[in-house]
Formats: sequence, C-alpha cells, structure tokens
Amino acid sequence: MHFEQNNELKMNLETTIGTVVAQAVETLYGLKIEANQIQLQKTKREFEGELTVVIFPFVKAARKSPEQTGQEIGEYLQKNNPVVSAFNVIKGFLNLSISQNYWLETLVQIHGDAQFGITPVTDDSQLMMIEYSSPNTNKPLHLGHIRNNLLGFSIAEIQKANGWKVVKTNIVNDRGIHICKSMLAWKLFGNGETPESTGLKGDHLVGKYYVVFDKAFKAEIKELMDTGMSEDDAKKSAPLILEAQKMLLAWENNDAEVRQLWETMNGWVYAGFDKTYKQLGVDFDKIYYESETYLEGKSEVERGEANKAFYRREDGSVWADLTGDGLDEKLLLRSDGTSVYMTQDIGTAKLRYNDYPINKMVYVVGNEQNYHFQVLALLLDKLGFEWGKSLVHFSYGMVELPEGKMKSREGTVVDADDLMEEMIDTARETSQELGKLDNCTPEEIETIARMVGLGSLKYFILKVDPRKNMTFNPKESIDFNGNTGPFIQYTHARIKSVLRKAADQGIDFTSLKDTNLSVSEKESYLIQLLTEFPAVVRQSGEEFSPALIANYIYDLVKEYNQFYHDFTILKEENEALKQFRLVLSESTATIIKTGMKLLGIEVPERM
RNA sequence: GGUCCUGUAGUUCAAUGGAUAGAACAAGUGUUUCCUAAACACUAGAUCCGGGUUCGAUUCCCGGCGGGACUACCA
Repeated sequence: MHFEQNNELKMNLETTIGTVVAQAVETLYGLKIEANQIQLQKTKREFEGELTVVIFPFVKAARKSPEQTGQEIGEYLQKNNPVVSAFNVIKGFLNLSISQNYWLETLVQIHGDAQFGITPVTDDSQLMMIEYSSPNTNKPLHLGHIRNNLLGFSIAEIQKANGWKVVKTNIVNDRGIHICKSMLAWKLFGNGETPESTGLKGDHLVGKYYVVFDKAFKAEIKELMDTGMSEDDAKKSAPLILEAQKMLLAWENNDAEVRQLWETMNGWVYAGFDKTYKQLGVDFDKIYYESETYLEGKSEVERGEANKAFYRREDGSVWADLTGDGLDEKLLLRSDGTSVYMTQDIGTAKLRYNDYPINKMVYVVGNEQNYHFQVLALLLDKLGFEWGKSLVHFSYGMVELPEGKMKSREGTVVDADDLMEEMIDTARETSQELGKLDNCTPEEIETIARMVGLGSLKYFILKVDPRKNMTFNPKESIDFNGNTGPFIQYTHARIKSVLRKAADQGIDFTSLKDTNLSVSEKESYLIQLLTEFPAVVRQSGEEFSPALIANYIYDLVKEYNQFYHDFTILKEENEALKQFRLVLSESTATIIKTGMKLLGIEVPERM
C-alpha cells in the first residue's frame, strides 16, 4: 500500500464518525452497513457544523422521516462520540459540530509535522516511470509542450509525495523524416548559418529551416499541380521530399556526411532545449533518444514477423493486423525498410523495462495520440510482453487559442521561451508599479519576478482538469489577481512577513500551549481545511490530477485571506490566542509551500 | 462513414448521485491613521435540447444538436 498515511487526520475523523454512524444504524434500525459506505461530506457553509451525514440511505430501514431519523442518529452520535459536540438536522442531512478541542489538538499535530501530507518513499516503494516532454528536434518548444512538461513534472512530484519511487524520463525524437527536412533545408538554403552567427537559440534556428522546407516543398507541389498532376501525386513526387527520403535512408545507413550534419544540428537544438527546460524548472532522470532505440524496435518488429504476429506485404513493408481487435492495420516498417514512430516506441518500451524494475509505466502524451497508445499496448502484448497492456497513457487535453488550434503554418504557435519571458517581464513591471520590492537587491527582484511570472503561467495551466482541452489567451495574458498563482504566492509572502515580525518581537509560536482556547468559526474551519491536505494529495495521485491540489490551495488561501482581513494576529491581546493564530498561520504557509511544490511552483518569502 | 472526447454566468474554470450549482476575470460600488490593498466586502449574471434510472441528476443511461480529436509508408 503506497497510500497509507501516518497522519491522516481527516481520515481518522471520518473513520471514527463513520464507524459510530454504522453502529447507530445497526443498533437503532438493525441495518448492517460498512463504515466506509456511510456518506460523509463537508457541511455547506450556510449551515452550522463541520461534517454532514447523509441520512437518506437509512430512511427505508428506519421507517421514519428523514428528519426524525437524522435526529435519532445525531443523538446516538453525541452520546457515543466525544468529538461530536452538537448537531442539527435539516431535511435529510445530519450536520455535526466537532469539538474545538479536537480541532486545536489536530492543529498541534499538523504544525509539528513538517512533512504533513507527504508519504515518505522507502526501499519497498514501487517504481513508477513517467515519460513526458518528448520533443522533436526539428522545432522549438511551444505552449502545448509547456502543458505537457508542467503536467509531467507535477505528476512526478505528486506520485513521489504518495510514496512512489519515480523515474522521470524523456524520449527525444531525434531522427526521422521530419528531422531530415530541416537538415535538407539548412543544407540547401542555410548559407552555413549557426546559432553563433545569427544569435538565434539553436532550437529556433533549426525550427526556422523546418519552416523553410515546408514553404519550398509547398511551392514545388503547386508547380507540379499546375502541370496537371494530382495533389497526392505531387506530394509524393516533389523533388524535395524525395531528397529528404534519400537523406533518411542515408542516415539509417550511417552515411558519414549526413550523420555529421545531424549531430551538429541536434547539438544546437539540445543546447536550446536545455535552456528552456531549465527556465521552466523541469528535469529528467533518464533521457532516451529515438536514434538509440529504433533499432531495438526494428528487431522486435522482425521478431514479431517471424512469429507471425505481424506480416510483410509484397512491397516489403511490415504491418500488424489489428482488425480482430476492432482497429485497423498498422504500418510498422516502411517498404524501404525505414522505421516509423510506432517502431521506435516498441523498442523504447522494451529497453526501459530492461533498464528499470518498472511497476507502472506512464506516458504523458496528448489525447490526439489516444489511438497510438491503444495500438502500442496491443502490439507489445502481441510481442509477448506481459506488461504491454498495463501501460498507462495519461492523456491530457490540447491547449487552444481563442482563434482555435495552434497552427505553425499560420504562425499562431505560442513559443515557450517567448511566453515565459513575457510572464517574467510582466511580473517585474507589476512589482515595480506596486513598489513592493523597493528595498530588494536587483538579484532578489529578478528571482522574485521569475518566481511570480512562472508561478502565474504554471498555475494557470495546472489548475485546469488535465483531461480537458483548455483555452489560453496570450493577448489578455494572465492575470495576477484572483484565482492565480501570484495570489497564492502573495498570501504566502504575507504570512511569512507576519511570522518574521513575530519572531522579531520574540514571540514563541513553536507550539500551542493551550488547546482549550475558544476560537472563531473561521479559525476552526481553517484547521479543518488544513486536515484535508493529505487526502487531496492522495486523490490527486490516484486521479493524476494536479488540478485538485491547485484548487485546494486556492480554497485554503482564499479562506486564509478572509481570516487575515477579519482578525488581528500580532495585536491580539490574549497571548494564547495570539500564539494560536501564529501557529495557524505558519501551518497554512507550510501547506501552501508544500502544495505549490507539488505543482512545481516556488513561493517567495516576500513579494 | 467508424472510434473516442467534450458542451455550466459575457469570458476562463469548479462541483465522491445530495441541501439555494461554487470561484475568478470583465462591469458597478465600498473598505487602508491597522500584521503586505497582488487583499477584503457587496451588487448583477449559468447547467445545449428531449426522454429514462433514482427519495434526489450538472454528474449515470438513451436519443438529438453543437464543438474537438483520431482513423497516414506524419510525429
């Protein structure tokens, strides 16, 4: 079990109450029901109480009205569980008030646990490999890649927090016809340009030639069509595409000159990618390159052909017949013997399982490739790999612009480097306008601007349910107010500021001396929110959803800001209460920081 | 044509089958001799349509209508 949590306070409360409710139902109505079948939910804000038992399921057995049934169960609970201090029944809902003492003691536990919500990874932990990013080396990263990278990195962090050993991996599509296109274009039209000679980032330079190829190719097609050729034929017989295909063949045959050019141009791209990854704050434990795995894939396909799992056509191409599985036939090797994406993915998967004792393999790849992964699992299964069908495709939705899908041909692609820079610039300007960082050094200002700019971008993307398509409007840019990363970061900084002042005044808030205090509803509700954190972490791991954590933190922060606004902390005259509020504030800050870290977002001490 | 995803305020997003569907942005209005106003408060505004299952449906099922993806010797 990876999800056991030493300190699952919320679960403890729900479990004990569930158990007593089950007892009550059995004693009162003779209905046997498992404690975990009891429907417990957080009480809606407009009613009194913290936890609500849904009474409807017992009404039949009770043969009484929902109100009366709730009343009876409530009385039983109050008698038999000291944690329940009061209750009220509204319609079929039994609202329970939990004793203040319970909340305060819970706060002490949370405050004393720096790793609250985190399940430690041990030697016995199972291993999850997470593939994400997976760029092509023919163009720079764009907004779509950003969502992929942020999701992949965050999910890795979340699974670690749930006790998994995680290996983050990347498969670089560093070869293939698309790479040959930019290589060919550079060779024909590049005039020897380099990143140094142009001042362009390497990935951007190579991307430029990919576009050059496309333009020239299109022109050739048009020319051929003007002579009366069909579009399909023109696409197949244009000189440029034939030349690129020749180059791919030469590459697979280890032609020295082609390999040399390939190494040089990929080197430029990697230098560029490294910068982008570093700025985004993502990294990998192990990188695979298609050029190093496709041969393994080829030999697997050949083995599959020998075993009659696949078949060869007259033209020499190799196919898998998946019509028996409700799918189509799938090409695995072209007639000229070169491999396709699927071929490489087979080889990569095999190598990974050779390299690591993988318990769960997760591919973070967009939903446009759902079909691909369905096929991949089937093919691996047909090849006899027992893990084939257990591969997990974490399929996330596309990022769209207000005008619709990003299209490189129409120049509507939002570049990753540009976008990050714009966000950071905006953060810097906002800080200056508000005069927040007037006492900081230029280095501090830069660090904070980067944190806030990137925090804004990352939170904006991660707060959305990953499975859904999302819209990104670069013109309106991203707001720094409301449900945003900076709002959360700001709240953290605000708390830290109060804590610094408290420390300066020599106030001790290392623990709570008095747990019999009387605190406000707002305060005990905040504690209740804090107790939910471990369950949120667990659920976001199970559902592969950073959005759950993002939305939780937002709720917490919104609630804290109301508290901050309505109550004084340092000027509170009651020393015990002052201490309590500091402990509450510090615990909130810790959870904000821990939670944001699971999203790959840093929080500043001041901003 | 086939397979799959999706439809919630003007916009961007929430809501284990539960109470009067929550936020934020945008619009309008307030709050600072007080711990950071990147904040807080107030006003106005939404479940595509039609059936079904259920004590109860935004949620599950069926049928429409709208949007998207995939179905390549592309990746």
